[in-house]
Amino acid sequence: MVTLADVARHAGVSLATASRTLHGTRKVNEELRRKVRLAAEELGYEANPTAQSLASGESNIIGLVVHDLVDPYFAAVADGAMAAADRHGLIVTVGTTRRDPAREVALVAALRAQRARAIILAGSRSLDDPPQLAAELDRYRKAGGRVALVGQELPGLPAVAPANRAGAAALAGALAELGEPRFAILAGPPGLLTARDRTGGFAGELAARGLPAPLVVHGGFDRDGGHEAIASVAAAGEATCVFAVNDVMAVGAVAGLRERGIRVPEDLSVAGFDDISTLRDLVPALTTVRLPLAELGERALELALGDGPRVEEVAGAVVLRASTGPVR
Amino acid sequence: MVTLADVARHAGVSLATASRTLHGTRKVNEELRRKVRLAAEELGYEANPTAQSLASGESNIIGLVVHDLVDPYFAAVADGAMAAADRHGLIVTVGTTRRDPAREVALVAALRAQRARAIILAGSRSLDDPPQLAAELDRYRKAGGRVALVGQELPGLPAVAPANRAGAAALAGALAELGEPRFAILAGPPGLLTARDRTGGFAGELAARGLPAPLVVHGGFDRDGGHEAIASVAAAGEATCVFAVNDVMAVGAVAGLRERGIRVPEDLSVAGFDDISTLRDLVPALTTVRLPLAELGERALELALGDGPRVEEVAGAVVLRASTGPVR
DNA sequence: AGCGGTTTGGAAAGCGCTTTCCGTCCTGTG
DNA sequence: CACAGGACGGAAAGCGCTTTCCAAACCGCT
Repeated sequence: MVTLADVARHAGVSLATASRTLHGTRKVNEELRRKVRLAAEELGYEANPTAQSLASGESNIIGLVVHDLVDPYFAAVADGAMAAADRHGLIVTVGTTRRDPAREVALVAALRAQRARAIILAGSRSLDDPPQLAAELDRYRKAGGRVALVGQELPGLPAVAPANRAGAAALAGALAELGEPRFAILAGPPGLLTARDRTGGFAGELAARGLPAPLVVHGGFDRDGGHEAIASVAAAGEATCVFAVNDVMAVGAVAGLRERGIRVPEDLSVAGFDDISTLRDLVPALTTVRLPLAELGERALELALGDGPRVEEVAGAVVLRASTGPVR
Repeated sequence: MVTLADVARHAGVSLATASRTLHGTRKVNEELRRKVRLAAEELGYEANPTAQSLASGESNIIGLVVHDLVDPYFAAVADGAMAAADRHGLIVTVGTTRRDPAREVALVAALRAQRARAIILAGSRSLDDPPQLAAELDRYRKAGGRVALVGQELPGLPAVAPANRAGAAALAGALAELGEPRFAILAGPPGLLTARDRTGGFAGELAARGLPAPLVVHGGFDRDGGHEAIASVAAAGEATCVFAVNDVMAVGAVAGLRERGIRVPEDLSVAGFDDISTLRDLVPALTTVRLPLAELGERALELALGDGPRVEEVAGAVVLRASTGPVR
């Protein structure tokens, strides 16, 4: 392995000059710079980031924490964050919590130990988040780490937050305009903030329009959660339209309905949230609220790198498709 | 930040003893060990991986290189690899090539500079892979790095390779048994080895059975590739059954057929490869060859960590579903 | 010519660990 | 009882960089 010392020797200059040339930290005589660059080139020198990190006290590593990489939502966010990191010459390490809050805390701790330059937390916050998470994040920030959240804000931290309430409300409005009279909501886990906001926004708009309160069924935030929860809705047999708080759940719901011989949208309309692109070829195509997922990731990274606890709100756009069909 | 020196001082022992206690590198008196551990506990010591890596010359970082994290195939493989890495206490950094061979080379180079413990290359190899890739991998291995490939072997390197030929052949056999008379293959990019193997395996089995040679249409390896390529098949109007060399392409094909009013499987059967779980709720459900995706990732990691250029073959299982319907 | 002030190169002190090397002490043996 | 040999603690030498801190050189000025 070629070290900087080799380069310096080869160029006939000091270690300091070599380092300064390669970084532009301080002015270096043009002649010497030329020599250093030539030497580096000839020897095929490549800096050792580990040593750089140790010496300078800061790494070029970004920590990205997601719940589940197989969930296309997180995959898309991660993809965006990685693209942005790439532009900054930063490296991304990904950790998955598998929806275990304790693991999330452990990941943040590990990233702090690693001296990660910044941490992006993309799992959405929950009412029953352990207090250790906030404590651990605090510790990390005190040590100079930067943090940004995706999908849900936390007091005092930068975040890029989709307009969950507004998006869900707009969706409810659009569906009401379509003439749907009775709604149900597959609301996900009771404590999950994103799920709560979407449920609340949707229900709020219905109330504002004087429509009957929706049937709210809780369950998992994933495909199987939607698949299970839809059972209650089907059993009640009241609703004409179901809103699942995310697309993946909506897919599970549609599958559950199909198993019961309930047609979508003829017998029951279904809408989701997120507009996952992998799911766009589903039939019937899902009515949903489009979120610029990759952009969420990108902006979170920029936010983490920048300063100030800014919260950026990202709007969603209602997209009406076949799953909510024409009015009955 | 608490350093090991702090711990040693607090415990009244030397740096060496502290280090040895925490690592079990050498026998240390029980009494001293107790003191060290206590001191570490009291001070809330956490090792600095950067320093460890610099001093020992090896990091706890695994580099995972994929083409596209949003593609559920890669997401699943990545997930498996990360789970396995987690068990080993290793950290995973993910890089996406965006299907650009040059970026792949650059990523490997960056990971070598980072002194990554191992690199897992999950993008499948292509005939037009730049020779620099092999060179760069070689350099990395010479520097003590370990490599494992997923999905496609490369001479001299450990790999976990799905039985693409055998799987595709088995699928062809199953479809032939169903009575399909005329086939087409959405074969992906001409140079991509995985695509070639699957195409070859499928066509080979047809030939072995004395069936007419399939119409082979090349195109992209993703959803849009399948969507475009199916146009030619539809135009020819010959085939009764289309084999797309991966599920994502098959989904694109199904979408393309739907746009043309061609029913699946009534008018044309469609089969894929991989058995992507995110797509399981698609209608009609896709006939495919199931691959244990997460397991591929896990085994690749173990392979990279172990030694010897072993190549592990992973079998696929034909899964007949509605997209190939009953025989016509 | 003499002097403060500014550049700019180099020596060297770390960054926080691991690991070699050395010395001491303890053991068992002839 | 002397001595070879094994255990085990500590000093210290790095790992490959960055970044002070110094010193030399040079500037413009009185």
